[in-house]
Amino acid sequence: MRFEAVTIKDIAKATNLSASTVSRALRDSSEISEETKRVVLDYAEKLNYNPNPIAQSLKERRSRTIGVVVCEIANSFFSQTINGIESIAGNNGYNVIISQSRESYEKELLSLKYLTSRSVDGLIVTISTETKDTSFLQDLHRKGMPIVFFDRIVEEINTHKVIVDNFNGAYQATEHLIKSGCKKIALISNDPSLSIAKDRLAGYQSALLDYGIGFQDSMVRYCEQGGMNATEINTAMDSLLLGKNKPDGIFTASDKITSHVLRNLHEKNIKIPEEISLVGFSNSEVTDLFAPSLTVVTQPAFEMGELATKLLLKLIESKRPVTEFETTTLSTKLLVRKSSNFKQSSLEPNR
Amino acid sequence: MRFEAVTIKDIAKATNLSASTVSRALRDSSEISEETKRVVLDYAEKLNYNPNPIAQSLKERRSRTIGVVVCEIANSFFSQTINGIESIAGNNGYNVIISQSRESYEKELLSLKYLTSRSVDGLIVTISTETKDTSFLQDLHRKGMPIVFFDRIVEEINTHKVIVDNFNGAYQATEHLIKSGCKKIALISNDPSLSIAKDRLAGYQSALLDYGIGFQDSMVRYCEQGGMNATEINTAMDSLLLGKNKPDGIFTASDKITSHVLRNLHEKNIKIPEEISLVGFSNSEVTDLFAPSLTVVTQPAFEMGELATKLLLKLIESKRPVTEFETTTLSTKLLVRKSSNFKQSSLEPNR
DNA sequence: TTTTTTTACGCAATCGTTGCCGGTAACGAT
DNA sequence: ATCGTTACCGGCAACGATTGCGTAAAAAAA
Repeated sequence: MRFEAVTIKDIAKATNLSASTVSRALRDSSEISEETKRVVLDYAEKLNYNPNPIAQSLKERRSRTIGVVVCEIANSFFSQTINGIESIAGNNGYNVIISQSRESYEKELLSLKYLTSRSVDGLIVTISTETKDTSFLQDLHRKGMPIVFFDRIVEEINTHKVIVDNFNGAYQATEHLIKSGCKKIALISNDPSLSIAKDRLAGYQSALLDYGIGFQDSMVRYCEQGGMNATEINTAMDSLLLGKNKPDGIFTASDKITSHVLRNLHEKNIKIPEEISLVGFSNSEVTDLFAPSLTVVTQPAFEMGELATKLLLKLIESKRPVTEFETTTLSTKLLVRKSSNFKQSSLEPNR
Repeated sequence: MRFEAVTIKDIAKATNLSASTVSRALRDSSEISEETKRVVLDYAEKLNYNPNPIAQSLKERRSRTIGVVVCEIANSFFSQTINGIESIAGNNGYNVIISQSRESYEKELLSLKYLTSRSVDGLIVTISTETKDTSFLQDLHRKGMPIVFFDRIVEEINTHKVIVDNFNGAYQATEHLIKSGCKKIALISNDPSLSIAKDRLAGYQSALLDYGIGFQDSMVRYCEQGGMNATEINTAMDSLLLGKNKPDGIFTASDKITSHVLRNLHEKNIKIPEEISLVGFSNSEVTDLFAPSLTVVTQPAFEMGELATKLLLKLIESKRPVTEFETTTLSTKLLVRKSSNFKQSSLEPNR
């Protein structure tokens, strides 16, 4: 069964006008008499006429649609970002198509191909943890497809980017653990090829150094699949806890990793923060309800989505090729709760 | 800057053929010689040709797009459903546009108008808690727009529906509380106009009756905004706990409500389950990490999304108007954890 | 060789909308 | 009476892909 809509031709026939006149009347052109406009508008109203956006898209060679590629909708950070994207897009008459990579390079590529074949006017992308080869994105960019990256950006591609200050977020989290009395702080992070993983690692290292704690490679674990499966994280935890250098603090660098690590600690009956303190990146809205309530680094996800969309719309609607691009860096926020054993500390960085 | 794609005409010009021949060659028509097909396909491959779906949509009068209206993406239940929807839709070459009502009738109406004006081929809808007037949906349905409801269905509209057995889910939750020793069990639910709220209330009542506990209206609170703001729930909790009949068990009927209630109990320093047991509907994947770990009723959200999409595609692709509709009811699952004080119980229903 | 059939392709229309050009009245100016 | 303006509106073409119909050329049948 097909849903039949009213077209300009229907109105033209009914009002004994030509299609072009009806079109102009509907668009309130000055070439049409008030009289005719009224007739057309009344009739359009009565028949509940809506212009066919598909025909408009074909004519105008644009779809008023932007494509979004994220790793997973069911992740608070991304769903909050999408909310931000949709809010700006909606206000500007743009449509949003969301696609998920589920941290798979292959699915990401499929998503991108799908979206571009659907004639999106632009893309908002955060790459998967598996993605090493960005040549497809580079091709798209070279051919003039407007792209804005957020969160996991592609450094090689020169376009607008929206990120948070991952270095400082990680620095603050690590510093917080140190000030909470931790001496042996582990990092569990995403694949180090990701921009965010690099920055967070750097922040972690920097804090350790500033406070005179040496950085040890053995205290770091990378999750190549970004914590999509628990096994990967459990393995990391096992090797970390069974080592001779059992950590007294863990900094987890993503939403998924954070909750998996907490679950792992529960299973091992390890007391938090007495035995091990835990601080992690997370945008989940219920981390305050966790046992124990989690100290987290949160990102302004909604704002990131808004900003990315504004930048993308600027690219799309620009008359001439844009050559000046900006990277916007927002701030993270450290929410101190009970998973870290924080007391007033006199520790200061010795730099 | 516009992204220029290769069209059939480009191929036609380059191969010295007509557009129709190229089109037929690409679609592997038998009217075209193998020789010509090879030339065309090779060239299309080289230029990375993709048919313009907008032009196709205009011609075929279908957009291969389905619209989804949910209350909120950032809700685990809905994001899981969306995953199910996208998986089936993607496999069938369909596009998904997601829209959020944020539990507002007005936004829901806007979403629906937007989606239909974007020429979606069909809709998957769960209505907002505010929605009392479904005439717009009824109009759409009457005009032949394929619609499938899930979760919060519209009873008046005769079409495919996918729900869970809300009655039994609520019954089991309540029964579980009773068997955990609770005598005064409160219900905090969505607006009673919602189908799911009605069914869950009925299940709750039925369990109380079966176990010889009288149903009292004073033990029930409805959240008109579906828990979108904490205030509403905090008010409900205050009035519930300050009453003379302070509950020893609470059954919460939605994801959002469940976590807000837990937060409220934390703030009041009420021990769970010692003072009050808590069981709630929730599809969050981290309720096992809560303090205490939550006993929850979960729904097969992913499967619901898959099923709803399969049904919708059947409607869309049916040649003749469909008049036989089905309502599929899946089962909920009760996950017993520590927020309810469950021990082996000898209680049996006296019916 | 002539006629019929088959093969292989082009033309033109279509989907709904809109930009461009052109045309026709009406009216004031010359 | 003629010309130029202005106000209004219609026709055509195009966006890209598809398809019914027509037809030239080649192949097969007579």
